[in-house]
Amino acid sequence: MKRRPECAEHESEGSSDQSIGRGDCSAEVGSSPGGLSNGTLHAMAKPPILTPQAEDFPRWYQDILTKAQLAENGPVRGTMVIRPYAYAIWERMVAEVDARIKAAGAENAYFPLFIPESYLKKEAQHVEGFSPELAIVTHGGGKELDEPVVVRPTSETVIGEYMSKWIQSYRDLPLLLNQWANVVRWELRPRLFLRTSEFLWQEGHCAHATEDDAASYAARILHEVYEEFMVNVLAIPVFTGRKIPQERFAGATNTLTCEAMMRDGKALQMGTSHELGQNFARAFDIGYQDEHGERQLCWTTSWGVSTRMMGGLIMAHGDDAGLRVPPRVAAVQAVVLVVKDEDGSVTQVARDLLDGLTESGVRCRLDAQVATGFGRRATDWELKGVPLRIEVGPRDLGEGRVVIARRDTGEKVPCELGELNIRAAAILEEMQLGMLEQSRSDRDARTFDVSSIAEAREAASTGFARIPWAALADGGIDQLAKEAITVRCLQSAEGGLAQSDDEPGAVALVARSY
RNA sequence: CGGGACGUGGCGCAGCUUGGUAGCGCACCUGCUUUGGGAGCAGGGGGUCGAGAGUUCAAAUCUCUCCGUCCCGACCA
Repeated sequence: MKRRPECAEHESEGSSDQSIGRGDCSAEVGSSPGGLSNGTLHAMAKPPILTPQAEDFPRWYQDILTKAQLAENGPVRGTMVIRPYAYAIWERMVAEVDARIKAAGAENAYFPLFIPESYLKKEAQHVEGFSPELAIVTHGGGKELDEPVVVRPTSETVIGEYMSKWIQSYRDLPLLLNQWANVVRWELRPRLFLRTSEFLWQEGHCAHATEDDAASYAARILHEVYEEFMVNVLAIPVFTGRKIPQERFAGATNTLTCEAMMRDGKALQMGTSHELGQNFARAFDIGYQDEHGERQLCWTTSWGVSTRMMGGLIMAHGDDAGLRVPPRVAAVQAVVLVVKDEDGSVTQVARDLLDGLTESGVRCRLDAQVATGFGRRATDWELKGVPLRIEVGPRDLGEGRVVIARRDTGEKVPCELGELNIRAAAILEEMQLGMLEQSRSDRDARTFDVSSIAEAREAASTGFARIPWAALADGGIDQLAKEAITVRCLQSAEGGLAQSDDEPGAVALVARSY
C-alpha cells in the first residue's frame, strides 16, 4: 500500500508558482513566469491569508468562507446566510443541474413548505428516520393549531398525496417531477454548506409503472444528471455506488450515491438517488389501472442535490490561496484588472476588453479600483477563485498586450490585445479539463485497494480504501466505525453500482466522511 | 445530546491570576503620496467585553445559570 505525504502536495510539485506572494510555500517562489514581479521573497514574511490546509483544514474552511465572502451563520442556530458571490455560483449550479434534469424528462413544479404532520406518519420508516430532525409549527394566526404542521424535511409525502390524485392510468406514467426548494432538518452539529438546518436543494419525485423502470430511472439520474454534472461542470470526480442498508434514505429500498474526496482525504456525499419501492405508493395510494384494467401500485423514486455541493466545491478545489472555481460553474470567469491608471486611458481599454470578452461569451467583471493597490486586489480575486485575471497596465498597453494570470496553476502569460478573446476562451476550456484531471489524480493517489480491516483503517487516515465487501462481513463495519470510518458505498467488482446488498464480489468504498 | 476548547469593535487577539469602568493588529472613513503581488504617512469612526443573575463602594476580570461557536463522538443531503 503506498503512501503519500500529507495534504496540499500538488502545490509543491512541478513548477507551479501559485505561491507567489504567499508565505505558505517555501520552494519555487521566485519563478514568476511573466517575470513581472520581484517582491516575492519579501512577501514570504507575511502571514498566510488563510490558515494553511495542512495545518488545520476545518479552520481553513472557516477562513475561506469568511474571507472570500461566501457565507456566514444566520441568527438562528444552524441557519445560513449565503452571500452574493457564493449564491451566484449556486445559481450556476442550479442552471446546469436544471437543464440536465429537464433533459432527463422531468418537469418542475412547486409544493408547499408546510406539511400536515399526519402525512409524515403514513410511512413508518420515513417518520422514524425524520422525526428527530423535524421542525414542527404548533401555532399560527395566534392560535394553537388543531394539527401541527411540519416544515418539510423532504417532500415525498406531500408530493405522494398529489401524485395519487394525478395518476389514474398507465398512460399517466411515468410521472417525472422535480422541485427546487428549501427544506429544514434540525441539525445537531451544523456546518456551513455541509450540514445546515435549512438548505436549498432540488428534489425529484417520480412514479413509474414497474420496478425496473424506477430502478433504471434512479440510476439514470445518478449518472446522467449528477455524475455528469459533478465531473464535467464542477470538475469533481465521484465514485458512484449503492448505500448499505444503515445509510439508506428513510423509506427507500435502495439508495445510490455520488461520493467525492475532499482535499483533506475525507468523503462528501454530493448527491443521492433513491428507489422507494412501493413504500410511498402504498402509503399514499399512488396507483394506476394497467392495460388490462387491473389496478396496480406505482414504484416511486426520489433524488436530490443540495447547497452541500458548494461545500464540496470549496473543499475539493480550494487551496491555501483561496477558492478555485472551475470555469463552467464560475459566476465570474475572468476579471479585467486595471493595474494602474493615471488619466483614465487604461480603464477605457479595460472596458473595451471587457466588452469584447462578454461578447465572446466569457462571464467577466471589471476591477478598476485603482485606489486600492494592485497586490491587494490580485490577492482578493485569488481568494475568490476567479479562473482568469486579466491584468491591464500602462506598461502592457505600451507593448500592445495584457497579462493573463490563471488561478489553477498561478501561471502568468502575456497576450496580444487582439488575441485576448480567443486565448481566454481556450485557457478556460483547458483549465476546466486540467482541474478535473488534477482532482482525479489527487483522488486516485489517495484511494487504496486493500484486503484487510487494518489496511483499510490505515488508508482511511489519509483517503479512501476499497475493500472486499466480504471482508467486512462480521463486525468489520463496527470496527471501522470506532475510527469514524464508514462505508460510503458498494460497487460491483467491475466498478459499477452494486446491484444488491450482498452482491458476490462487491467492493466497499470506506472513508472518513463529512 | 456526551467529551474538550473558546466567546472582548467586521476579522484576529491582549487584558482576567493580583476587580478601579477597554487596548492592539488588520479592516473601515478622510486627506496627501502611492499603485506590475497583501501600500505609506497623518487624522478619524466604531465595542453597555455573548446574555442574565449574584458578590462588591466598584466586575471584561470573581461565582452561578443560560446561549452561541469550534473540535471529537452519536445522526444526516
